[in-house]
This record gives sequence, structure tokens and C-alpha cells, in this order.
Amino acid sequence: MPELAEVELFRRRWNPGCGHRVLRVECHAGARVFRGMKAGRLVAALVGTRLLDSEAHGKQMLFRFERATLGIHLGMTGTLRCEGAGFAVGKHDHLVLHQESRALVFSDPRLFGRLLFQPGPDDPEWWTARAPAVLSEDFTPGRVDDFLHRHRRAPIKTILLNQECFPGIGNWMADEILWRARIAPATPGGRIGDRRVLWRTVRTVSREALRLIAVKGSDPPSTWLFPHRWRKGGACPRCGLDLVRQPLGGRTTCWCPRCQGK
DNA sequence: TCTCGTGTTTCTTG
DNA sequence: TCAAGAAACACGAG
Repeated sequence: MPELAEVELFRRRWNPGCGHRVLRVECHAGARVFRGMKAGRLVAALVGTRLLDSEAHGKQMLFRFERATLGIHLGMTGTLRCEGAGFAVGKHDHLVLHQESRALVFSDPRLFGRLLFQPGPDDPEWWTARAPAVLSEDFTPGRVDDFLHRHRRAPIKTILLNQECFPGIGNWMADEILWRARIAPATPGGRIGDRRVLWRTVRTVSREALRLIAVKGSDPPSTWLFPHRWRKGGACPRCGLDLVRQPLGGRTTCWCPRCQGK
């Protein structure tokens, strides 16, 4: 599930733990989500420290503790949730931070998610070196223009999935953006006509998705492509024509042949 | 039993 | 050297 808006929704689920100390940590130290780090060091650093605050950026999250920083990428099936005190860890709960009145839980059945960790109070390099957020002032039409030129032969759908330029955009958001901007997903990046429309649509869809999903906790309405794209036989909410589903860049792409050209 | 999947990394090819 | 595409990762849902 996790794209930009869902990541923000999950980040907020750990908010009740802010300002409170971690008393005990349980983890599946051998789980793939810990690849590249020693889970024991993470546990040792987190026990006894207070969770200060958190941030989301694209599909990544950063949780700041007094003496360490925890990064979380949810992959395809990762989730965060807050459980009550005395929570019993389940099969897919790979990291559980027990506080006095609650447990902060990271779960991931498919293990595509990833945990990152750095001791000390400073933000790590993998956080400070991230690409500008699509809703920030630094995400300019010129930046999109340059990126499309660099990848001028790749389909625009796969370009939108590239986190170097579009952090937080995933499969359904890319389809939504292209449907709204009336661009066929297979169009090469170098042949996108009005790139400012694409730039503006990326921001509009991101802003609206954040408001609906992360703030209001609801799904996008039926006027979006979103609720129609999942099942075969879905119809375009704008013109009523049957939607097409085809793989592109290794992902299922859903689009309207009439609204989005050939 | 078989296919699919809201992601990223690594390998291969051009 | 760089860009693009395919494969691999792992497991539950339909």
C-alpha cells in the first residue's frame, strides 16, 4: 500500500509514542528488513531513550530518539501501528518498541521493507541527501524538464516511479497523475508536450492524496481513477470507456485509451 | 494450485 | 559510462 500519502498516515500512527521512553524492544533480528545492520545495536541504542519526533519524506520515514535515529521504508506491505501495553508480538511484527502505556509496532509480511539506524543525535546522510519533496519549492518545472530529458527514451510511467525525481510517487499515484494530465503511459519522456501540466498534476494529486488519505483517513472519491483501477472491467470515471490494464516497467498500469490518447 | 502485487536493488543488455 | 529492462526478493490473497 505505502505511497506518499499512506506513508504519512502510517507515520502518524506512532505519534502517541512521542515524548515517551522506550522500555523494551522486541525484534526478529534475522528478518530481511534488518539487512545491512546489526539489530542488536539498534535494540541497545533504543532501550531507555525517548521518542522525540518523526518526519516522512516520499516513501521514507525518520523517527528521532534522544540517542539514535530510526529510518523506516515500508516496501510493499509494511505497516506501522500502535497497540496497547502488554501487546503480544505476532509472526510478522519484526520490530516492537514497548513503552509504558503502548507498543509501537512495525509489521511486514513480504519483508520488502527496510529499517535503517544511526546512533547519535544527528540526522543521517541517507536522510539529508534525499531528493526535494514534490510539494516543496525546490521541486521546480525545470527540475522535471531536466529529468525527462535525461530519461527521454523511457516511458513516462516508469519515469514517474523514479524516486530520484518523484519521491513518494508509486504505482497508483503515477496512473492517477497520467490519467488527469491526459498522457498515455507509454509516451517516452522526451515526447511529453506540456511538461508544466505534468509538473502541476504531480503536485495536485500529491496534495489531494495527502489531505484525503493522511489527514481525513478516507479513500479518494469515485471521481478519481483510483477506485476504478483495481478490478478488470473498470470504466473511466471521466468518459465511461473500459479502462486498459497492461504491464509497463514491470508494474500493472491502468489507463483510459480515449482520455489519454492512443 | 496458480497468479498477482500500491517497491527497491542488482544484473544484463544495448 | 549511462540508460532501460528484467529478474529477484517473499508471502498472503483471491
